[in-house]
Amino acid sequence: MSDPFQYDDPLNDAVPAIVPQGAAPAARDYPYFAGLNEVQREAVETLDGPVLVLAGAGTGKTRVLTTRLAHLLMTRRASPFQVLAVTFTNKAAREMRERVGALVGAPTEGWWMGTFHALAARILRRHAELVGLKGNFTILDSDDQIRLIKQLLKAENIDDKKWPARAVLSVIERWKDRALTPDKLKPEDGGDTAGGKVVQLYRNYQERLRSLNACDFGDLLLHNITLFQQNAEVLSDYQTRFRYLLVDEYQDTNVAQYLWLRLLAQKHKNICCVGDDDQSIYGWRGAEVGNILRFENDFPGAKIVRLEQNYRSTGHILAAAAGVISNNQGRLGKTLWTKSDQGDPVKVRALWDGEEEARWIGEEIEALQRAKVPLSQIAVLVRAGFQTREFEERFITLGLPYRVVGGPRFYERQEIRDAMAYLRIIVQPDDDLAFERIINVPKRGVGPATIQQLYQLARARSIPLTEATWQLLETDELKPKMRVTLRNLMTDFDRWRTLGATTHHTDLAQMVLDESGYTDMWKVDKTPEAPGRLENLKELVAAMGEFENLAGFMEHVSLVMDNAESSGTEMVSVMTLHGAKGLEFDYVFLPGWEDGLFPSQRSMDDTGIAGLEEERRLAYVGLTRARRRAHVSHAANRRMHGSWVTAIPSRFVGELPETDIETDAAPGLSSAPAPSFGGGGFGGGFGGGGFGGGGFRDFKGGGFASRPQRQAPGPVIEGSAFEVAPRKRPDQPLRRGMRVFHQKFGYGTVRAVDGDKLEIEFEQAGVKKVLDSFVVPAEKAG
DNA sequence: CAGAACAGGCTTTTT
DNA sequence: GCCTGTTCTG
Repeated sequence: MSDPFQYDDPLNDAVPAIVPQGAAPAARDYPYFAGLNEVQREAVETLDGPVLVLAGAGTGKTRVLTTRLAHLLMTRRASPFQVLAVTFTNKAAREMRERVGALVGAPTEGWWMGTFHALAARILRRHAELVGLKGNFTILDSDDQIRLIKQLLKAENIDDKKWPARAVLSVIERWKDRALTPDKLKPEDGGDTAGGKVVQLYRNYQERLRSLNACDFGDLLLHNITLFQQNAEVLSDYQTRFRYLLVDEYQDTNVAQYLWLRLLAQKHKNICCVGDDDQSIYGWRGAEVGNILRFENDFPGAKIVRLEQNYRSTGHILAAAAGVISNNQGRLGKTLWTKSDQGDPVKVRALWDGEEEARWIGEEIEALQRAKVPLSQIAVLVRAGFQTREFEERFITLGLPYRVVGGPRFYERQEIRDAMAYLRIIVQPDDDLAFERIINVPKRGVGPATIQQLYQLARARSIPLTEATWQLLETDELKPKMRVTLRNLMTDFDRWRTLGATTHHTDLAQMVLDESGYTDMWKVDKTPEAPGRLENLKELVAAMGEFENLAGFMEHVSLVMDNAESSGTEMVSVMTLHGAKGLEFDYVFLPGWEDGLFPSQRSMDDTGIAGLEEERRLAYVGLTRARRRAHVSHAANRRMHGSWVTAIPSRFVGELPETDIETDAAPGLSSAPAPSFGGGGFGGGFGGGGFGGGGFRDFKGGGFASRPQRQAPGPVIEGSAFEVAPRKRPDQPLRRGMRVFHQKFGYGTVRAVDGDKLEIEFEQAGVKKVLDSFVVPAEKAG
């Protein structure tokens, strides 16, 4: 490991188990069993064989998971390095780490606890060569993915207006979720997306990733599966190692994750999955509720434990949630119960429009505030991100402290991605996407024309962009000014790379940001967000200190790092229902329960009944976040995308059991929910009727970009009127004396040949050094 | 090549 | 109604 950037991740087999020596005490003596109920205890103590813990909302799922893990270690069933504990979010992983660490009283470094992606990456780094990657492969962010797809679309002459890169990427990602590599697909499996060429695009995409020595998130899992399937010894090693597997949020696993788990669990078969089919809300992201529904078939002899005692909510809230969710088919079925009081009924409020709704919620929150309820115990949970705006505006007017949870992740910020791109090129010069990203950031006068030129050469020679740049610098292809600019940049990169061997990576990063002019770019910038960006850059550099090397840090940024948790100030939380999963608040506001908005029209259009049921689970998740009181509201009129829309109350409003709610309508409004027939009590024949209550239907036409669009088959024009496609190396070697044509310099005669470099006397431009890739024999140029 | 002016288009988003 | 991405002009 002489390479300072090499990712270093030793298996910690040498580390002794932390468990106490001597005979294990009797189970009942373990202090962590105190306070577990009978069923929870069963879930913790059933250590061998497959176990499915169906954990309803608020039933102590995390407690069971962490106690079980602690118990495995304390009874010395396994060393910490023989247990694989998987979560979906970094937050969940962190929480588990902290709680288990506290229970067993030991540091948890190096344990196999983490997200699917982080753990898969850890494995993949060690065996990258076996799937055609190098150990220092880059993990792409979504920006890179889109940019790559756009390039591929262009290369295939597909109109990216008609087939947006986003949509193509999403098709590819859904395949990856299902562990479908290109070789498992037939060309027609892509339907008519991207002119029927998606499968080809997928194949190109994967090829390109390999040549970039890069992976996307889906690949981390997929390459693991390939690795295991093609290398029996490697698989066997991990199967032997992981004597116990623990999986959180099993209802959210996709097929690839399921296959990964199944491969790993095969030997010892001690897999414990915890989840709740009623809280599966990520189907649109490839999650398969089927995984949890089929658990008993997949893992024969599985024991099923149902956690049904709810410790969170009041009776009315639980009953309301149960009433809604009971409308779903195909559930495993659980009956939540509680020892707590009935509490307040769920308040259902009808309002005139979104503004009034925000005003009303503001008032309610102020009333709670007067009653000394901490603002941190209040949340507004919306269906879609754009709904937060209304509340922000209102809360600002009221001077009510709030925070919008969720925004862009730390590493998704522009300045972080740019900074990371610089570092990526240092670690991995083959990273064309990173290079392209920062070649003109800060502005160096390198425009699309120059970049195109670099690409042309890189493709013709199958070399990375950095290499192509070096080669072009040897010639007269570039204008002198550009040559100086690029030479400086390239020399800088070489210097930084060399310095990396001797300089601490924190200092190196600071140096790169300063010397590249990147920091100055934001210092000079007068937009209001510039100071914040500089702040973020500082934070980025500061965060590096905790890592052993640059590669380890970069792994952290792309897989783990999330937004800094809010400060300690008391604030109301505003977030999406998706973002609220796993959280709880005393008082929860659920605005916008209108057909078309929630349930979302798009969801129902795209996936029909399944989509509707997922929306219903979302309603269930929302209601069960509340400990003391839940407020549901809906507006009769809502402004969406600029125009006004008449809305009818959500059908979910009607599914709330009457005995558990208290309805209250603003004057002249009714809370009659969306029936199968339109007309919820307020005027207007817009929206609604005829479409089974799709209130917003009229206004959403044409917004189905991700669905295969139907269109008349038309002639496909191959190629383009202009020669933009990369030219191949000349079929016949260019010789001295030959007359040639060059795009920029025109006609000329070859005076000398030096490998791929030519010296040509041009008729107009005089003597220039050019690369053979840029010239064609004159007779073919006509 | 870079800033300004316009047109289109839109859920949810753990990694 | 706002943000993105493209096209026009200096």
